[in-house]
Amino acid sequence: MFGKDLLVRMLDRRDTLPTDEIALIDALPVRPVTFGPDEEIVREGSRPAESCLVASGFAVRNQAIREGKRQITAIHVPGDFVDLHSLLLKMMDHSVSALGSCDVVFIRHKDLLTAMDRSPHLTRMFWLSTAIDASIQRTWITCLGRRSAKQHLAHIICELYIRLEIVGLASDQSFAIPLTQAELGDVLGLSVVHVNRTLQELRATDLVSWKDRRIVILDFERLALLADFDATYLNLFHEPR
Amino acid sequence: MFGKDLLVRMLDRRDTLPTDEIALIDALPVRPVTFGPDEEIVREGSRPAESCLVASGFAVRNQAIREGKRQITAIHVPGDFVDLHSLLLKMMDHSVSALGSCDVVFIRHKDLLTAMDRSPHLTRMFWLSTAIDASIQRTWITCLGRRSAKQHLAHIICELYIRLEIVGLASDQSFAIPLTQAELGDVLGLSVVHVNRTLQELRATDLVSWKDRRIVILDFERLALLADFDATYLNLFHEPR
DNA sequence: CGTTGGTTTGAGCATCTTCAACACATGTGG
DNA sequence: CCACATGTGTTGAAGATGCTCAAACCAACG
Repeated sequence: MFGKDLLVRMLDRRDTLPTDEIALIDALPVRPVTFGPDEEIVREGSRPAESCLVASGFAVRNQAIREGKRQITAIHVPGDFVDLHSLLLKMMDHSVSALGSCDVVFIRHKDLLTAMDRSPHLTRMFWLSTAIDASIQRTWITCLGRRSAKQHLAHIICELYIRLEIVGLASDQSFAIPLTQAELGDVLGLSVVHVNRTLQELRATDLVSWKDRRIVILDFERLALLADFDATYLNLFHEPR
Repeated sequence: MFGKDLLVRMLDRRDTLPTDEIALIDALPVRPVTFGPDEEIVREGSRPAESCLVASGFAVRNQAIREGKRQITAIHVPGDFVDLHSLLLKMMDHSVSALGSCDVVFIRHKDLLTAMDRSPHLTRMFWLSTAIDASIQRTWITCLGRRSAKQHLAHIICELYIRLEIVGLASDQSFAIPLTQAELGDVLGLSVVHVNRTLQELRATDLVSWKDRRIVILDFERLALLADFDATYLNLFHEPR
């Protein structure tokens, strides 16, 4: 297991993975590590020789800026190949850290390259995983630039629900995520105070409940309508790539 | 030519392209098309069978939202493989349009796949090009979320200068770009009025001049300091990938 | 039982938006 | 050549959105 099953599930949702490619993934040697809340998984400025995959829990990408401020540029759920792009980019321009307790497995670039040499299609599936990340990032840009705080918050809740559902971690309009309001502020580009007030607005209109690190979507349709949420960017189509 | 020379230059800045890979790129059949200002190059919701490369001029990615608002999620300069990711993502969740007059060439996915089958390293170089785009997008997220309008504007000017310099379209702290203040607002997530006032602040402190579609950076060092600009995310390192 | 991390509230202020008008250059048709 | 429309840049004023600071609240935990 070690999260590789979830990776397969995530990719198989988009295109059938032939058994020989699943075998290649299964055969990849892993180095599992557990990180505690807020611990750094990959350091900014480092040059990793391996990429990491989330097995359980959540990881975030941080871009630190002056005066202790930071922006979270991605939230990664189990099955996500967090820093697969370090295979190509070499130098990390941001850090990756755990959100709550997080199990990850590290896979050497060398081994990834060997597996990809055997299968051009597997290469494309890995590339696809980074392309979906990029697609999500474009949507985040639009949320940050042109949507209100309330819409943005609603949008991210819809997105997380769908992404978690794919890997079996969300159902019945509900999922668990250890995200504090301060961290949510770093995702939305807002202050803690404003996150709190925006959250209250969503609660007041009976759209979501958010308690004890568990989010319940009370009315997905209305929430998606408010957020102007369209799941196209998550690429939930199963087709040859 | 047809912009492929610039693509090679852009990639060769990051890793030496062996002559056989350059030959593979040269041999790719192209379909050149010229687009007028604001014309749509790739339509949202379409399923392209080819990807496009900017040969001259500029292209932007648009994400349209309700009530005629839009967000520009990327600015592409000559040599950029704008929608290479459609090779994997299939369905376009955003559109690409010309900024001013723009020459692009379309390259069939089929031909790209054939070329990549011959060279895993070339595949990685194309993948790298999308990974750099993603890296830029992460930085835009941080600019939108955590930097002031003034810093953000300064940041994008620094970025454009460096990216254009790589392909030989900027020198002496100056470059041309046909960007109106309204379009700049769609990049920065600001209203036209505020763009205008922010631009005036930069002019008032003698950091940049912006007239007749030409930007002159009067003091790069001070501008970069203000913007908190660090070029790491542009991956200007030449190394084996 | 006090400490700690997270949430909530109020008040004043800064940033940015909207609306409305004007300035200025370019291009068009009469 | 003038009259007029169009696109872009600029300005002022009022109002909305979101920030900062400061304090209180609350549950979990040693």
